[in-house]
Amino acid sequence: MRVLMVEDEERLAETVRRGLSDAGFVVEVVHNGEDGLWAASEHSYDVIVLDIMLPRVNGYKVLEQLRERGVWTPVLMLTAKDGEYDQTDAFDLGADDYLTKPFSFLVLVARLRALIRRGGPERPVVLVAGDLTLDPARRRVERAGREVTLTPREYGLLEFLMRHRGDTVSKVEILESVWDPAFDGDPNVVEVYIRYLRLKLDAPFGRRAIETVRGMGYRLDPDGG
Amino acid sequence: MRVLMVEDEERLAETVRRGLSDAGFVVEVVHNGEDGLWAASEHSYDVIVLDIMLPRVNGYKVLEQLRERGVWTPVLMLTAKDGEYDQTDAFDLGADDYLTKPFSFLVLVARLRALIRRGGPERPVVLVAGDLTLDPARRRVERAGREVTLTPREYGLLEFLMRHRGDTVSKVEILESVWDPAFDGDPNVVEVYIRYLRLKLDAPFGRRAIETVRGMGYRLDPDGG
DNA sequence: CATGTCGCTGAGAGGGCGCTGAGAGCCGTT
DNA sequence: AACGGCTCTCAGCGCCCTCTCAGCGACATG
Repeated sequence: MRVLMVEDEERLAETVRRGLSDAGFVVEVVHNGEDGLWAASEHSYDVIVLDIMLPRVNGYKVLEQLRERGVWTPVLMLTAKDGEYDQTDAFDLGADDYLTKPFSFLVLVARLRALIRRGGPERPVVLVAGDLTLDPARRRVERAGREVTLTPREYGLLEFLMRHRGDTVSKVEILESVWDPAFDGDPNVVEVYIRYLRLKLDAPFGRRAIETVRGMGYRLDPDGG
Repeated sequence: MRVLMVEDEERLAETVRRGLSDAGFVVEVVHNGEDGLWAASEHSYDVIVLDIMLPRVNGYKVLEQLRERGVWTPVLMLTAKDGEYDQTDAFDLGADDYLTKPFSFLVLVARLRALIRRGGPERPVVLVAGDLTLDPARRRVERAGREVTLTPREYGLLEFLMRHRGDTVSKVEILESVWDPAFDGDPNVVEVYIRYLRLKLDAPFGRRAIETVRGMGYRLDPDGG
């Protein structure tokens, strides 16, 4: 069982890491939200232990970003008793369980096992918009039954649009979710990648799935064009 | 915090009522849609828990009626897992959140708190005026079920009018809110854009939603013309 | 009916936004 | 070292949106 632990307090992290290893888990530890986000997006874990108070990107944001990106790994949050965020917030954000610091190590292991057994929150199996389908698990995109090959960036953009299909999303929103929360380049990249998607998705099929909402952003047609 | 619960299963209703009371809510329970509609219209609540399957008037209709009457209290819907209405429907109808039965009581409390915190009565999910609807999140405008495409300026103007529907708003007020507080051009722009809206919203449908109040300003008919 | 005011309308200039093609930088592969 | 794929930048272009303006019509006064 693979566990990702996102925790900035080095001593605590090391103690827990050892304990979990002894309990049979394969543990990876990162020390800030940014690394946590990256690791959780890039690799596959059975469960994530996420501290709320983190440098750079806080646990709050990490979880939000993960769900946005379609990462449905169960998350157990660590909250400080007197912290600015309380238990309610952890659940609000879609955390699957939480523990208040200081916590018993035995309880942590028990909760992790429970989370793994129970599985993640209900995740959408495939995203659909008209004759356009995207399977996050297999990372496959099809239009009208024919597979379309996308680069990672193109895929990320399309997945984001499909998770918000029908909504108008601004270029800045897209940049923050598909590129990087700290991206500060030219929003024109989005236009360029929208074009790439259109060339691959729309042009060969004579239909337009991605609409431009001038002055606002883009919108994926729920009916697939 | 005042909660109205519309739920016909007596035992479930009683259990939840007790729990919410313990959690510090003031709870009122009614057992059918008709009573729910009446209570929600007559009294003021911070949030409404609304079952979909109800005797007499179903939750579906109750919500529709409430929004029609201008009651924008946040609503959390309870849906049966295998019911004829699914999650999509709940959101489509303007529900602010939903839970599938059976649900965790802790999650219910968390969601209610989240709703109360984030959604005030002044921020409806969808703006409605007769057969005219505007969805700020999706940036979508419909009249009589048909989508109408608006430019950013037109959209901003219509949103302002809809948020003040029934009120007469002066051109200066409009300029300050929709254009720029420091705008110093000719108020005639407003007339021009009112015209654009009428061409797109009224002309094709043979009805007049936006009235001119000579010497005063404009007024959006609450009944949509 | 005459007059002035207010709102409506059609046309048009200007600018901003999004689209596009080309290419540079980077990385992994051969 | 050479190549190809991916990402991102850049600058030019075209169109749509925005706003102005002037003439006209409608409505409230005397």
